[in-house]
Amino acid sequence: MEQDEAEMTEAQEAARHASARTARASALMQDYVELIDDLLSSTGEARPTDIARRLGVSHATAIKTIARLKREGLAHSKPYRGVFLTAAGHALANEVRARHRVVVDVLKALGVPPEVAEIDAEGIEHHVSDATLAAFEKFLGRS
Amino acid sequence: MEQDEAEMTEAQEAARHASARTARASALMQDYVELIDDLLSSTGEARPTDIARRLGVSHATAIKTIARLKREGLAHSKPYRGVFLTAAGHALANEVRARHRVVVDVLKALGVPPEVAEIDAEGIEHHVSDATLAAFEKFLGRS
DNA sequence: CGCAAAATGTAGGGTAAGCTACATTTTGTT
DNA sequence: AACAAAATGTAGCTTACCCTACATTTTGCG
Ligand SMILES: [Mn+2]
Ligand SMILES: [Mn+2]
Ligand SMILES: [Mn+2]
Ligand SMILES: [Mn+2]
Repeated sequence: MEQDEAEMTEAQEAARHASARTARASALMQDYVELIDDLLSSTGEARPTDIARRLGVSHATAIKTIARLKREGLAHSKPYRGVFLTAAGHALANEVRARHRVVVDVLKALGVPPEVAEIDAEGIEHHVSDATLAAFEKFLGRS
Repeated sequence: MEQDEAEMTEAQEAARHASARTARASALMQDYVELIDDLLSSTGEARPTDIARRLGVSHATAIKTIARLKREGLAHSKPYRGVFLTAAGHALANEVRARHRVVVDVLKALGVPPEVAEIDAEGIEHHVSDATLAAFEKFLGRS
């Protein structure tokens, strides 16, 4: 019996790490759609150069990642014409933005300095499950 | 002046994403040293097969990552003889384990179900800065 | 001991994400 | 309109991390 439990724990541990790997793999897509949506809202256009600068990567890297966004049905664009989000991309951006805000607010509520909260949230947000998000919202009194 | 502020915000945003990328890059090393330290403590040896199984990856992948640990001065091993941690590796393992526990405890304190807390913490832990860790500890009343 | 099973290691391949360098197109300013 | 600057796109390279398949070594047992 302890053997079964030990095996379960081992499998659960493996599953935990697998979850973390999956979250890590989608983190980049999430940050891109959130940023593109921000740019579209605030300036009406999302240009590769601006995206690259805001993410701190080269424009070549941004263009390649945008190609992946398109492949995954989250964005579309014509050469030299800026990037736009599909309905799926826009929906994802909204989810991601909400999560980002809740994470920042929880960190600040726990006494983390605002600038630090922003920095840490940028990574943490991608690992917050729906259940944890719900708990966070409840904790913040927005249930 | 608003121009300067806008530029600063842009640079800060880029720095934020750069931080997240750095954390992502060291996440794997952290999980490995923590696990290796656990195995050494509990069973006296850390074999590639066990590491692989507990992480949910193939043993070939584990062996290659162990090679990286060695390259980075965190571990050492002789062929067919199991893996050991250097002083640096051991120190990192202790830091990482402490962080892991604090994150889990904070999540649980916020009402996240224990199993979910374990899953999410596996990813979140790598993005918790020292300042945030300190805030978490204070919040838990272990200041 | 000797052999089979388990563990370990190696080879080779795929995708993702980053970079620099260079080519092309568009934009903006005389 | 012409030219320079900016933006965009392409090519080619690197590193990380995952895999399967196969080779080798060690371990455990009859
Ligand atoms: Mn992020
Ligand atoms: Mn974000
Ligand atoms: Mn982890
Ligand atoms: Mn951990």
